[in-house]
Amino acid sequence: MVTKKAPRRSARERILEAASNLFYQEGVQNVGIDRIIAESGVAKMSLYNNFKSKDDLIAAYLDQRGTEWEAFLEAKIKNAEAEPKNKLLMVFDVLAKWASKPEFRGCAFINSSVELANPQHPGFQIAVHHKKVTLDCLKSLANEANLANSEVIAEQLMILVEGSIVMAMMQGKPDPMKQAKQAAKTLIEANS
Amino acid sequence: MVTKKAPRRSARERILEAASNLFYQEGVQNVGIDRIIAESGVAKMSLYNNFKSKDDLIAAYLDQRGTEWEAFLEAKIKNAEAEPKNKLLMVFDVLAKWASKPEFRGCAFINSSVELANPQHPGFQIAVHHKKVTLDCLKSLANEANLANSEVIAEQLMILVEGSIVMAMMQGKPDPMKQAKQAAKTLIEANS
DNA sequence: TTTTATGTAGACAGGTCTGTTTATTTGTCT
DNA sequence: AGACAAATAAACAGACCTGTCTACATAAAA
Repeated sequence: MVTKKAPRRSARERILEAASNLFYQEGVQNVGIDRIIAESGVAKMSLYNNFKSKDDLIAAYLDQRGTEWEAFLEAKIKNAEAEPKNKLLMVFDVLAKWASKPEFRGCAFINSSVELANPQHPGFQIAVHHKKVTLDCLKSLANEANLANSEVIAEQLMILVEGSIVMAMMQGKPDPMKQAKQAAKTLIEANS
Repeated sequence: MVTKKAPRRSARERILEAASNLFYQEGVQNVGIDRIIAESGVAKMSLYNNFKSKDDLIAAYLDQRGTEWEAFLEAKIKNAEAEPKNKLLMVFDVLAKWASKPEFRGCAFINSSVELANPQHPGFQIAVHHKKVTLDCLKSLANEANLANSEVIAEQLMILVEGSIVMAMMQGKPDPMKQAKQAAKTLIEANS
């Protein structure tokens, strides 16, 4: 029997996966390099050969999260078979499902921005970038739905998104997403 | 001339003031004990005589912030001379003014909860408590305004509050408060 | 087989952090 | 003046953190 050895994933991949879980779960400041190399089963030098510093790894972590999130958004919402208005509301269902998971700890971009504290930090800027992409997604959906003031509505919905994520994080419950969805419905109705 | 020596504020007060500024501005994890004692001009032992640990100081910082914020809310909104509905909208004017200040860095309670990461941490629980008090304030205002579903509306407005604070923090601009106020107006109208 | 790139293991330097200890000083009340 | 409480200064322990260094192992490509 020819057991093809499962091609061991590269050190970089394993580091990013471990970093992603640990950074999200406990915060970028609360997780040290040593934890990451232990979790990924990689030598410290492999980390520093792939990333020039911890800050660099943080930036890579956030960029990867952003890319994944945007692909998810594209597949789950933009390409969904639903009326444009309902696509906007589906966003809050997605959030509710996410916030129900035990590992939910809020938004990686918000959390990292808070922890880094410095808007000049590459990680902070990457976080801001992915927020902008998400907002643009809402804008295009609002436009597709032929809402009056589609840009303004999209920004209002974005506020509901951010607010419900933060509240769910602090309460440890997904309830705010329900309220946010209801509010979104009202805002959309008022502009139809 | 009898120059009455200005009664030097107690070590505790000076520590709390320095901690409050530094913790808010740079984050509770990014500021060390040494920074605080240097800024407050106090001996390290004075800090540890007044607070049993850094975590204890963080909790005291958050509790003080909460008390101040609630007094401010009481004075500026609850006791304002305005129609109940307008009081609810005034909240967003207050936020806009706050977010315009150069030292604005988001909400101390949200930020600290993110940094502490652990819901069991006393600071986290104090932060959650003060969020609840703020929400209760919105509920009483919504009730005073005779809104249908006043509780639900208050929760929706709270989401707008949290969302706009977070977005303003990340963008470094107070614009989201304007959008949030507009959304609040729509939500209130729809339930009048 | 030789070369080249990649990964491993572990020690280590240098810095920072929280919290403690000790000895001294200041100020207030009686 | 004397006593007691509060604050100061500075050194120190012990842990932890990032990043570097060196020497060795593995594996695929030339």
